[in-house]
Amino acid sequence: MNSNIILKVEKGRKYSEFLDNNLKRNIVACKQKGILHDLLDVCDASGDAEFIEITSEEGLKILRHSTAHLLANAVVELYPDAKPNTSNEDNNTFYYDFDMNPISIDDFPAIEKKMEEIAKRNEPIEKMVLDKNSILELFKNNPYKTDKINENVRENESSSVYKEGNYMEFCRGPHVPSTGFIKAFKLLSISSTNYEGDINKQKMVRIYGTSFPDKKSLKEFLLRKEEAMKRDHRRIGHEMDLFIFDNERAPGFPFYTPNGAIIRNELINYMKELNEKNGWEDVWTPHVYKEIIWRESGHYDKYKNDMFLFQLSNGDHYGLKPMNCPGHIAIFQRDVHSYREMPIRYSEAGTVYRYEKSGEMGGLTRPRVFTIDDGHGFLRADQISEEVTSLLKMVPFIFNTIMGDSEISYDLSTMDKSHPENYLISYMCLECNQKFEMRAASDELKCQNCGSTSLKEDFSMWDNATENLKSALNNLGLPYKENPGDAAFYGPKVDVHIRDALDRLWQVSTIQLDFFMPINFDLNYIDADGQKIRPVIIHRAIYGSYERFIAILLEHFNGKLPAWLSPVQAYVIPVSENYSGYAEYVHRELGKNHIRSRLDLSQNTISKKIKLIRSMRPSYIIVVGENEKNNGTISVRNRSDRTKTYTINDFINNVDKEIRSHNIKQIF
RNA sequence: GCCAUCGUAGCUCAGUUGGCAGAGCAGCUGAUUUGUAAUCAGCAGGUCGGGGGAUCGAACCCCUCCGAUGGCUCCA
Repeated sequence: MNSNIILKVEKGRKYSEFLDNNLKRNIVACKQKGILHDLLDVCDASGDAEFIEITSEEGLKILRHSTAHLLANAVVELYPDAKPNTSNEDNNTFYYDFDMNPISIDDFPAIEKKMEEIAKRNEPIEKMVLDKNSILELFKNNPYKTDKINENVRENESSSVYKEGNYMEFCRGPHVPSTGFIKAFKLLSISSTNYEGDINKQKMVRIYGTSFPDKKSLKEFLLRKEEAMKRDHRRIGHEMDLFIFDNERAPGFPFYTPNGAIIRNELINYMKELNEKNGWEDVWTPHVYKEIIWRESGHYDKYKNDMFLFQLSNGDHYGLKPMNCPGHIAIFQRDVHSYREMPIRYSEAGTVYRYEKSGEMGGLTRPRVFTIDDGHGFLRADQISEEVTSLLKMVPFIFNTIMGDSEISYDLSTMDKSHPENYLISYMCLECNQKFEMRAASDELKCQNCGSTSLKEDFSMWDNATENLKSALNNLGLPYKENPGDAAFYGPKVDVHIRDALDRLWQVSTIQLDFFMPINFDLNYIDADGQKIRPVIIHRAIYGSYERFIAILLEHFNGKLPAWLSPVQAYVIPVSENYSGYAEYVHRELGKNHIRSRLDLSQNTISKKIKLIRSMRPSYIIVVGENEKNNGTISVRNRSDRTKTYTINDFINNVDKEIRSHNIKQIF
């Protein structure tokens, strides 16, 4: 997708001077030494420069950024009281926030028309470099812009302002050279937000839109969006009768119907198989615990408002588990462990309950109860690398098997050392030399032994854990992105994302190192010298949650799951009642051979039966009538609506192979 | 939790300025005996999300609670 062009540029000349007319049409900016420039900027050094094509990833981002400005330009022309705040672009779309009276999508045509008009004028988008005071003067009527200017520009420094006709924008750029580059855009939706995401601050109108270099790719994008809507797992789940929500009696809690339970169980069984192969032992832990365990683990402190906590009539406090680790830890604690037993790995399809706020729920992707393919490994420090490597090998194996060759990306989430208060870390007291662990804001920090406030942070555990994750990723040759500040409060982690058929990224697996839960629960094992040593805990989930993963699969496959996961693998329908007997025989034969079969003995015509059955997305629809009965065959219709005749045995053998090999391809 | 939109039969949805609650599909009964995306007819199905209010009169207007959707915030 990166079609950018490298050209030699000379210091003192404008970037645009190096482009011929042909190139000028498709080049929107220039990058030199990693810094993006407008085409009208003057080069400050001779050498190679990368000219950004409008169709490249960076080019599209610039186009969308400029389209957001075009939107703001149109909005202030139509609504002079509107005060633009900021824009952002991501994932094919952009948005712009305005302080203005609420509008609705009915107002979009007028705004789009105005944008169209400004685009047609082909206004140059000019950069002006001004000193801070002049910029503040320009935006004195817009408090959001003045905030931004004060945040980003130091006294006596200058910064850039872009001029587009009468419209001015405080912005770093770069931008497309003129509004004429903006040829295919559409406003998509509207929502409300608060200034700086703070609910106590000014309410804002957020307008979403998208922009493409040409009409054709815009149209394709809109079609894909529509397709994604049709593939919503809630809709498919309803059509295939997989799960329900009883909103009055259990909001946010999915119920699996018989069909849905089949998918869930197949996934659980498959994980069980892989866990066994990789040395993970199955355990089972309770769903309800006394509150004390959540205080020990530290979850209570941080998440008590998001937990289901309750009190019995005798005054005892209990809570539903929001995490499985304390349960696994309790099992680990049942006995003294030798260094020879390590690593000890417990896994469980562990169901957890979290009180998600009402507005945060959504189908199976964000329910209040979900089941994690959870695992906790208790390791010696010298076993970390090997264990992480073993898990990182499971990840592509599983997703490539289930979803076909999939694009998998890895993120390494590390701590942000400038905010130690967000993490549980070690401190050394400079007065009494006591080492202890805590998570606290700097003004609450004091030595647990002597009360001194002269403490030194010790990041060595974090650094060690992070290095282990990095080396495992590097050794397997997996490219990864580092996200400082995204670590869990107890340790760094690797998160895994997969891309689905509609080009969307989903977070699935997570592998987290934890040096602190062992401290909280005072865990240890006995080493060769008879000393007590702290183990390291590794938390892992490969699918993530079954609920979420089922949602991903349904949308990825449009409900047409691989046969091994299909609730209905064969749907048998007789041409008329006269062949019910043969249909029943076929159905029984399939069942005997562990193929999930259904039988339709209704009086509907065969066309109508197929019409109704299709929404169930069975792997195969089997039609039988006179011919089949006479020859002992079946007429099989696959998911691409092609039909083929098989003998019953042939079909069973082929489908059995398809199911057992977890094949994503059908037998024909 | 915040903002916006919404809640009518098992499902998908009509219901005009407030004036007798509708359709299609599914279900049941009967006729039809069907060859690959809807055969015909009949029957049944509802406290219009719950509660309160203004009105002669409310699915429709007002208040409130519950829930859903799209965003925001959050996501161990």
